[in-house]
Amino acid sequence: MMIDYKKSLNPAQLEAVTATQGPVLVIAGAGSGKTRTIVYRLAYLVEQGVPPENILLLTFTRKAANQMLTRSGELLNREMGKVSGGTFHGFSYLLLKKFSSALGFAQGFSVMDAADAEEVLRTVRSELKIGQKDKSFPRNRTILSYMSKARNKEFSLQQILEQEALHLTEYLEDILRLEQGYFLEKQKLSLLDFDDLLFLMERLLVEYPEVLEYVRSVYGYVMVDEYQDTNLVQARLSRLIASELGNIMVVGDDAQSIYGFRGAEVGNILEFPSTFPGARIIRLEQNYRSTQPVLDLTNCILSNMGQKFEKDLFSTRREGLKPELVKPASDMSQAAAVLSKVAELSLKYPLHEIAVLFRAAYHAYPLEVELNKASISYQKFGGMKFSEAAHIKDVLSLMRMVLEPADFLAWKRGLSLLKGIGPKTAQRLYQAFTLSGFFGETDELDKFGSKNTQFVRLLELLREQKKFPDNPRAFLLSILDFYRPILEDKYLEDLPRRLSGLEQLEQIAAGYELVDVFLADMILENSDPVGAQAREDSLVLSTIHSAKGLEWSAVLIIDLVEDRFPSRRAMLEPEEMDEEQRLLYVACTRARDYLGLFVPGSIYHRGSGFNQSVRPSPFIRELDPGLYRRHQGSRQMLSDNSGSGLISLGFPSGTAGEDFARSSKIAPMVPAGGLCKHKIFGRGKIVQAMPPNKYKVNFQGFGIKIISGDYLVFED
DNA sequence: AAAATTGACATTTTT
DNA sequence: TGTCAATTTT
Repeated sequence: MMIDYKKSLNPAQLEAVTATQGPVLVIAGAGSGKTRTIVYRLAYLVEQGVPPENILLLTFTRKAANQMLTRSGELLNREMGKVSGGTFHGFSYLLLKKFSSALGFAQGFSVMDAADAEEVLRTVRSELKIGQKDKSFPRNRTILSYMSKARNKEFSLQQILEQEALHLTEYLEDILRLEQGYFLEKQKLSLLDFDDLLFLMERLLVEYPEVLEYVRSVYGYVMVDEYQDTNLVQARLSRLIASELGNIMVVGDDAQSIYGFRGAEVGNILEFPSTFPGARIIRLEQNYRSTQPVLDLTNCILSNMGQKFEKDLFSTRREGLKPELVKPASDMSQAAAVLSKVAELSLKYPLHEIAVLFRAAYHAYPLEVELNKASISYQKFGGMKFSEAAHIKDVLSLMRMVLEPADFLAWKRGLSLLKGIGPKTAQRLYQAFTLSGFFGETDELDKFGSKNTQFVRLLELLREQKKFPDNPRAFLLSILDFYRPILEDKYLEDLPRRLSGLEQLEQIAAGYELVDVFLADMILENSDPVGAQAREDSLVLSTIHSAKGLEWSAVLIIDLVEDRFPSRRAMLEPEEMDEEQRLLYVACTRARDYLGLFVPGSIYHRGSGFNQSVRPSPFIRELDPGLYRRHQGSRQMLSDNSGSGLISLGFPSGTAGEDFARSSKIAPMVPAGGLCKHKIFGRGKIVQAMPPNKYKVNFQGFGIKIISGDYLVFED
């Protein structure tokens, strides 16, 4: 059965789908059916007789790639699994593996994640004795992040430090020595970090013309999604793979470029037409996602920023409510307000159609506390990655010891799990293994084993596993048998959470056929096939970066205040401010029907232990007030300055507060941060007492339903 | 040398 | 809050 493309697509989409020859640039505004276009194009190509394996689809996340392959598979009523795809990093990894010996890796190479890189740098640093006992010497992860930034932007480390961290230039010499040492150490141990994958890939294609020819002959059709977020190497790789005249389509939206911090170059998309002469430019401007009132607001944000490509989004959905502006008194009451809004929305939409978005992962903490209290299930995206949790890394290291026996970091980590083995012994043993061909017998190992039975068991286990490279789940399970007691000993505080993490890992492993593919995916992607199908009954919490490309019926954005959104750092740099604004644009354009903007009046500050009053985000202040409606609050909130009266608190007996209550039944008080100078009547319950003058309280009264968890500080 | 303890500190965003 | 590095103890 042929697909009726004309009927399913608008003219611009149709043009993009059928323009299969030569370079094509698609400027796809938010919600303009970008994914749909790519999906139909994949189907169209296959229908035209292009074998799926000759199509290369480069996307930002594996999740996005899978989604597109599945959907086009449904369209064609056949398996699309053979389309090659993934991230630039993932694709590079596969190709580099294939040619690793040509590149001089006799034993292959291993890929490091951020934590591994820190470990390597830590070793280098202590060997070189740099920055010891100097409290103001930057942390390893800080140094690594600047090193990575330098490589992504293709500047020298010195230039980056001068631009972004002038205060660190006093350590310049030491930092440069560390950079050199890190480089050598990676070489010595055959390790590649994420950035190396891309640069080495480029080297492979440039220095080995036959490889380039091979790649070009295999991938006759190339598509790159989210092109506005590619960096310089990625653009060069695109050109290398497709060649200037090749069949390449890139899709992107310069208004949604939000990875500048990682070296993304909006220039790539702006200059595509000159890099690929004769490129066709197609614009998708009709918005199918949001209602007109939501679109009016996002267009207003758009008009506040310098646009390069002209865009004028219009919606097919005229009806709908204006976005809502909600101003809770504090971040605690914001959490309560979000909860009640979610309760209201959940009458209309399933929970997984509602998303709460934020600038940084930790902004969601107070909300998470409240959600847990109310036992509302949620799923969080962004922030700490699953595969970076210590216990997951432990297990993966044990597995890598078998699959990548030359992987020093895996051995070091794996061996260090055993009692009595630390960094030094681990290194000594690793060397013994290298000499013995990894699993052979040697005197040294036997001698050590006689003192350490745990070690012998591990070795036996690993020797067995070597024979079963094709059952990741079974492999994992037997590793887990060994690891579980160690885990229980090591992390006895939050054991349940970690155990469930391991169960999740087991499910992920079950989805793979080969152990090495499983391991590679775990390092390279936020590969969560389990979490990918958003759980039906869960509210979605996500960083805006992780929300890219997704959409929900209702979107709530929290913490729209200065220093958080935009982040404090960004306020100093005009360029970064632009990126923050695009970030807000991305966030708002995720919404189909309801858009809620939450602007708390104060934020709890860990350092001081107080709530600090904050100004609304400048992006909110410059919005035309006609574009949103103010939330009709149910009366004054407690911590508003206007309240007046006295409060009598119900103290639980036996607490320090009881004494306090006895001595003064009616207390003059200010809520945390000293916002409120007036006295207020009400009823409350102490949740947590921090005598003599600070109490965490649940309030009830005065039209306030509940403000839980607000701090009170009693004046003397 | 390894393990346990203390103290300090810093918080974007991701492959 | 959790993490990292320097410390003391075993």
